[in-house]
Amino acid sequence: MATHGARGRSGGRPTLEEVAARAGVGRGTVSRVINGSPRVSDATRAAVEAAVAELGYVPNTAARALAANRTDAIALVVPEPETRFFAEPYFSDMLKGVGAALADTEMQLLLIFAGNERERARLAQYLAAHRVDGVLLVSVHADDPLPDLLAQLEIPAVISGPRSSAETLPSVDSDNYGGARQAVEHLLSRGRTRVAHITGRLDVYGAQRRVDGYREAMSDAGHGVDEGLIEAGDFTEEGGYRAMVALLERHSDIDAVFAASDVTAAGARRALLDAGRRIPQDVALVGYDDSAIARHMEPPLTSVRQPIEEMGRRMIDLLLTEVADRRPLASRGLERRQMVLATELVSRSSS
Amino acid sequence: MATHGARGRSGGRPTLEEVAARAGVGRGTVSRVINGSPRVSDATRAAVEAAVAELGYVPNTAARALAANRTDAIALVVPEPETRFFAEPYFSDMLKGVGAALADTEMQLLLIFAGNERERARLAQYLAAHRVDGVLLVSVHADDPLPDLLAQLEIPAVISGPRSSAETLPSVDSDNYGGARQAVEHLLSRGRTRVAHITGRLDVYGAQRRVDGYREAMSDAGHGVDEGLIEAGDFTEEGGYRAMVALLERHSDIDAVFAASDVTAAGARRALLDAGRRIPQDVALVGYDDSAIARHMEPPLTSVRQPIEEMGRRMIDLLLTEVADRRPLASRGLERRQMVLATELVSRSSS
DNA sequence: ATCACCGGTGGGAGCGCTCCCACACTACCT
DNA sequence: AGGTAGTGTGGGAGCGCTCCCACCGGTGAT
Repeated sequence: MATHGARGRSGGRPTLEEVAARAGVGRGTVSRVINGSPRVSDATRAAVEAAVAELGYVPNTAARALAANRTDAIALVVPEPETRFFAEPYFSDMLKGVGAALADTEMQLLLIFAGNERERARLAQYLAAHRVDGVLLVSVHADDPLPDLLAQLEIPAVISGPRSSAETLPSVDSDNYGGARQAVEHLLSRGRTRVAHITGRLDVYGAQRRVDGYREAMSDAGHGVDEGLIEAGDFTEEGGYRAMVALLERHSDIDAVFAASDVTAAGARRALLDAGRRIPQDVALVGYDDSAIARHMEPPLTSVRQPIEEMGRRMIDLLLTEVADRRPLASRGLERRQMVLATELVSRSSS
Repeated sequence: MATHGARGRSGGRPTLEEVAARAGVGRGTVSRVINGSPRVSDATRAAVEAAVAELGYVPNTAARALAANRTDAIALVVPEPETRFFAEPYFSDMLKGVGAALADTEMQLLLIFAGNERERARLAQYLAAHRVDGVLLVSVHADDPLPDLLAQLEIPAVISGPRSSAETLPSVDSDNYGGARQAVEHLLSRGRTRVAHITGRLDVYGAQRRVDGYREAMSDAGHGVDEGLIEAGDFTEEGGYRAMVALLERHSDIDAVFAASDVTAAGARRALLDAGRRIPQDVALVGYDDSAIARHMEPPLTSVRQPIEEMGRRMIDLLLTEVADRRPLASRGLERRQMVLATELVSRSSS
């Protein structure tokens, strides 16, 4: 495993040609074996595989990419907006799923940041150069031009979190609507009646769906939907704080809060404590994401967990199918290309 | 910016050849312009640049890689041990620095997971195929064979956190020794005298340095070093809990704890509360990393912040120099290739 | 016996670039 | 006048692969 046998001249890595010579076959045959073509006799295949092993042959990706016009690479594009988006477990968990799914393939993963204009211009170049076979899009805003660019360049892409109910790209999402319902129903089942909701950024489709879930859970339970119990947040702690202050001002009888994210819940918590409310005795609190913050909050925060790792895996599956089909847009069967994964309520002492 | 001018036949992307034809020059000249060679007259350069702009030419990376035998890509290898290592802000912050530094270059970033044996084998293949020009190594254990493999393959690499004081690879690290001193001196300056230390995994060099810092800060302050005040942890919450329990058992008069990580501090906190100690009234607590946990802990945790984003940036600088020099190992000047960055104490109410 | 066919194979062409040698053409020295 | 650099340029060779056409020999149908 350490030193290899004979090499080409000058210590370079062995080439297809050398493997062919060693195995006593032609270049084409070795190529067929390497690529798993069925049109090779068993004897020949064995000979070639032996030669490959002896020489420690590893295909040259650049040559392959050039000849075959594919790159065997996909890009994960991180818009990474203003904030340190991916300090969130959301990102790392997804990466874990992506990594796991990718481990089964020959694909490599490129991480591309598209936070500012400069990076976006660079990304556009990348894509124009078709340096990747497919693209994974995470946390894309409704008005982002990226998806259109990808469509135009005919590069397969999968989006996590559709931009709207009319999303045209294949997508993987968790059940925001259902997750919100779970949270609210949980609070109601604990005897709470005045349940408020602090939303996420409403230009994010998933945040809207959570509001929908909140609304319908409330009305289905026979509580009318009091619009005054809904206050817009923006997924930040500061936003959560402000929203909670506003809510308490309007309705001092709130006995439960469903926040659209754990960070938002952290802000709400501060506002509640500042107002002298106890959690959960006076006001129960539920967050969303089940991030590290939730576990370490005082009291530990009940939260809705999304199967993010699973989402990452599914995104890769979808994307690889897409890449294999090479029918980026026109492809039929979009019905099966939008998946929604179930969420799970993690109950802790804040509710 | 939308549609391009004339293209090659069949709608493919324009090639060097086509740009050359358009500009009325030879292939070589276009190549020179693209690569910023000075051996081109101003007039010719302008003509070529115009042609490039008109055609929307973007170099084909695969062809370039094949011809020039370089990839313009570097890999960030994530050992990702047992735990979700990179859910820590450590990882994301570093990534941010890496991304920022990379944005100024043509290099692309590959993310490679090497968590299990299968992934490591795949990584070895990658490296053997020289699919990257350089490697960024984060959180490598002392006995990891990866650095040796890289040295053998003569692939430039930079490591974050040297494996020992005799580290041979270029490295970027924060001042673990100094950071620990800061923490301990801070506690002592607050009038604490019985300062305990819960260590990190002692097979991690940085953890050892923190112990050194603790020891010397204590003895420099005239307190002897009571080995009974040091208890081994492993960077986990559970380890922190156990260590704290052990410490309290030995010394009930402990009035301060310096934990080797925030997560460890979280464990220690639980143990302290379980034992009926108040933070900070009875026992002051200081962590390390200044992660999200620190801010959201109750009470908020004083912690030592490492300039991780900066570290990411420096690692890239170092690596690119290394790659440019193409003198991976033998290169002189290792003195200047190991950098240590200062830490900063973030004081909160836990101390 | 003749022919079409097919599994299996070898190897030419060519992917788009960089490298480098050769060739102007211009100074500038003897 | 002949040499000798030096600057700018064109284009051949070749990087290591995949694609595909040609070919070989063995079957089964005619």
